[in-house]
Amino acid sequence: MSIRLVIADDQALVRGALAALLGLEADIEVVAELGDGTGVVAAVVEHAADVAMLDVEMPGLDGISAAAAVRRAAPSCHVLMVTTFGRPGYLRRAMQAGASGFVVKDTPARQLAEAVRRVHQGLRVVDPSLAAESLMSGDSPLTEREAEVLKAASDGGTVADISKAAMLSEGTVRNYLSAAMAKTGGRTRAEAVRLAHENGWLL
Amino acid sequence: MSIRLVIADDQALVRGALAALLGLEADIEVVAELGDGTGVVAAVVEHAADVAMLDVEMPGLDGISAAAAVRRAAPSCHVLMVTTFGRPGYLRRAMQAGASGFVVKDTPARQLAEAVRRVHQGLRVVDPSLAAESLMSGDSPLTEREAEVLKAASDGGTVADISKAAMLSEGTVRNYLSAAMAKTGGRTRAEAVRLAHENGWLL
DNA sequence: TTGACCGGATGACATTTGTCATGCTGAACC
DNA sequence: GGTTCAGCATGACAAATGTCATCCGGTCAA
Repeated sequence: MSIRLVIADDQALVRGALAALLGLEADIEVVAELGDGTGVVAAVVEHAADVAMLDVEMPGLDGISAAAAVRRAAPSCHVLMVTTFGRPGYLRRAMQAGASGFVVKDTPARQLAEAVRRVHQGLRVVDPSLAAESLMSGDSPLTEREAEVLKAASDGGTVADISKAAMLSEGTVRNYLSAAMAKTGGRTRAEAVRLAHENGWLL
Repeated sequence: MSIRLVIADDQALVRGALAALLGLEADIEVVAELGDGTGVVAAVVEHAADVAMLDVEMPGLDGISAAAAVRRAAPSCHVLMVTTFGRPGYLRRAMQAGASGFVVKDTPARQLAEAVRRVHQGLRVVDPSLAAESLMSGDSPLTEREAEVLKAASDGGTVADISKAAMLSEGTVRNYLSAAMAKTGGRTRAEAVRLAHENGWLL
């Protein structure tokens, strides 16, 4: 009885490579490939998938939200997150969302297949290089509003734009940005955005 | 006589997928795979490569600089640029650096092989979806110094930091940033950085 | 109950940033 | 030659940003 696998990744080439590599394994069967997060739950249900392999960064529904949705809709399907960059914060968030495993994309093919098998068995799989970093950086120090405002600032808009979008006074927005800057260690809002993003505190 | 191909891409999975897909073609032989741009010229010379397939965004030496270096050191080797995102500005810059072709990564495998063949024959290959955009956005409107200062600002430092790094007065730095904001259409320096980056005007 | 504490929210104030007018150099073009 | 224009460079000034003290409502422990 082979493992029924659903793969979602927005880069077609990577998706194809993953499907091809894992499809070669005798005990793994790729039953669906998706280019974004929106159809993941439907595909998992339709194909009675055992494992869903999801990219963190995807258009539509992001991988972490998709992971949570899959766990809710199909508890028997385990989730393995795959990502390009090892943003430490993502790991913890993914685990909290119900993911069983977390690996970076350039893991050797053999180990990827092994990760799929372990996840299928209900074991947890974490890329060792990420685990150490994750413990270092820990949880996001940002409060909900701080993260929200910082995210709204990430496309470079002015305080006026952000305050309108978030229904807050400009002073409040400045204060949140100030707090976010202090917590990230950045000296400007742009630096704070970059640092928070690198730590996976935004999504 | 098969086409001798060198592949350079920092994402191991993509690199492997490209090598595997193109290696299947009867008339293409992958003679070297690199994870960054620094060793490209040496690899091209050593293996007497006919075509070099380079990612634009790589650690070490970026793809466009690497393309120029290859053309200088081995004029008989044609360069095919491959990129994840279709930043319009990259296309023109790559062509000016001597590249013969430019395609996005999720082009179907069959077309990638065809692109390699065309480039090998000395023909030019441009992803059609990019060509239109490229003509729209045209050349970078930024002057050398403007781009330099904007790039220095891209990690979120203050004007004081930038002025020290660029050996300019703070007023001058502000002026360049102001000009860059006007030319990109951004209302803050952060937005200008983002827009310039999206257009491929920074590298 | 009280007090301590945290997250949310706000306005006043100093600092930084963005805009503008100006001067300078060198290349291109009558 | 002279003139025109683009890019480089700078400082003065107005506008936006970042900092700070403060207040409010809820939660948790003593």
